[in-house]
Amino acid sequence: MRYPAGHKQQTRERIVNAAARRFRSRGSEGAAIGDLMRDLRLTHGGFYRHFASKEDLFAEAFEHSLHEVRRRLASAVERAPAGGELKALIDAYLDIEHCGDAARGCPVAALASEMARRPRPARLAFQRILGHHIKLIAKYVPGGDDDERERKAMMLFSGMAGTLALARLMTDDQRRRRMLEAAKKFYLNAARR
Amino acid sequence: MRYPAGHKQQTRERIVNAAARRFRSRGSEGAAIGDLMRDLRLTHGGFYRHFASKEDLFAEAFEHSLHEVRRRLASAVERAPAGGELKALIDAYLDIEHCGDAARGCPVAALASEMARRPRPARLAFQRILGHHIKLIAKYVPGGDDDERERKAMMLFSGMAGTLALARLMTDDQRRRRMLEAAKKFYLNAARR
DNA sequence: TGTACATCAGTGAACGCGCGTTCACTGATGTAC
DNA sequence: TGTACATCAGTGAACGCGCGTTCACTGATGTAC
Repeated sequence: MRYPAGHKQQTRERIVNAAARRFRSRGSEGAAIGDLMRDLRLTHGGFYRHFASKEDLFAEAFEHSLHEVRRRLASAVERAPAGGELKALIDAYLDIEHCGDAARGCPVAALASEMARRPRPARLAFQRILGHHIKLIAKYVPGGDDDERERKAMMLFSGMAGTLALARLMTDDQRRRRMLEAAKKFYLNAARR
Repeated sequence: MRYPAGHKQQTRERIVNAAARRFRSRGSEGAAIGDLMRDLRLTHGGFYRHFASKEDLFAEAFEHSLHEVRRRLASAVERAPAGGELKALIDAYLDIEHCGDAARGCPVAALASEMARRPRPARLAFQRILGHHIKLIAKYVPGGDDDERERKAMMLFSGMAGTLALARLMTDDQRRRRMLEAAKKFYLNAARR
């Protein structure tokens, strides 16, 4: 079958989107290509018209997820009152819904340890994108020169990701909320210090 | 063959030890029972005399790793000069060697996202042990009542774990060191605030 | 305008491999008598 | 003291399954002439 122009690109994007979710919620090895494609009403064979390997898909899906988070944080910041941008950003990241929905959440919180086992090229690409995030966050962190603000932003992001990941281990919402609320205060104070 | 008394217990411990390392460095799905047993000069079949399943081993190895970290941190604290306990603890956790050696390091930094996908019982057990850690750290955190110190300790631990995990994604030692040094200052200041 | 051929996203059977788990067996030592 | 049997940690072949990847094929549309 010949498909309309742009059809292939669209399918590719659907795959990346679905993969980004599955990887975040089940990990790279818990998400099978066959299941992924079946969800999209396609068969596994077609996958290789779009990606050379599952590894490639993982890298792209991770990147995609990171952009998604960035957009979400940016939009939270936009809706914030003047002067409340940092608080809005922190509150959005440490949100209880974000905690409960890893599939749509920050891939660093969901997949950092798996990414650490990835080959060097994948990690280099990751570093590059991480830099953009840090710069976004740094814009709303008070104090010092660019360097210091970026360093602080890195501490905020990596720390919050760790806390979010640990909160996800908690079996009840009560504990999760307590952790997240404590973290919101902790990081806001630490950033303003 | 009949083996000396205590032999079985000893083998079991060797398995847990080896598994604790392999899981931390390769993840649960990257560490095969066969390879694990071969390293111990045993065959895969014997594994099931000691554990009902790989899942059970994972839970026990995770717990084992967490105790290991606790011992390491406790010993760092013991060697610290009076008043420098918290700094010693933070420095020990955010050590560059700890960053480079996930296999012997904190399992939360190495496996948090995988643990989040574990069944409820495993996570309940984890919560219990985590409580002990937090209490250990809370002893050296200044300020407020027990509750507040524990809350702060939780923020320190989860935050440092996240930062360590992210530092491990960095491809060069330079970047890692910069992150870790920044984190040492960040968390020491945050704890003392 | 019609015909023959090229294109290529997607299909689904098949391959190969790794891995968790099972199971009949081994054989040195302990126990019953 | 000697003999028959039980025990059980460990062995290694085998099973079954899932999964990443390959490949010959399909068939609607585009292109060449």
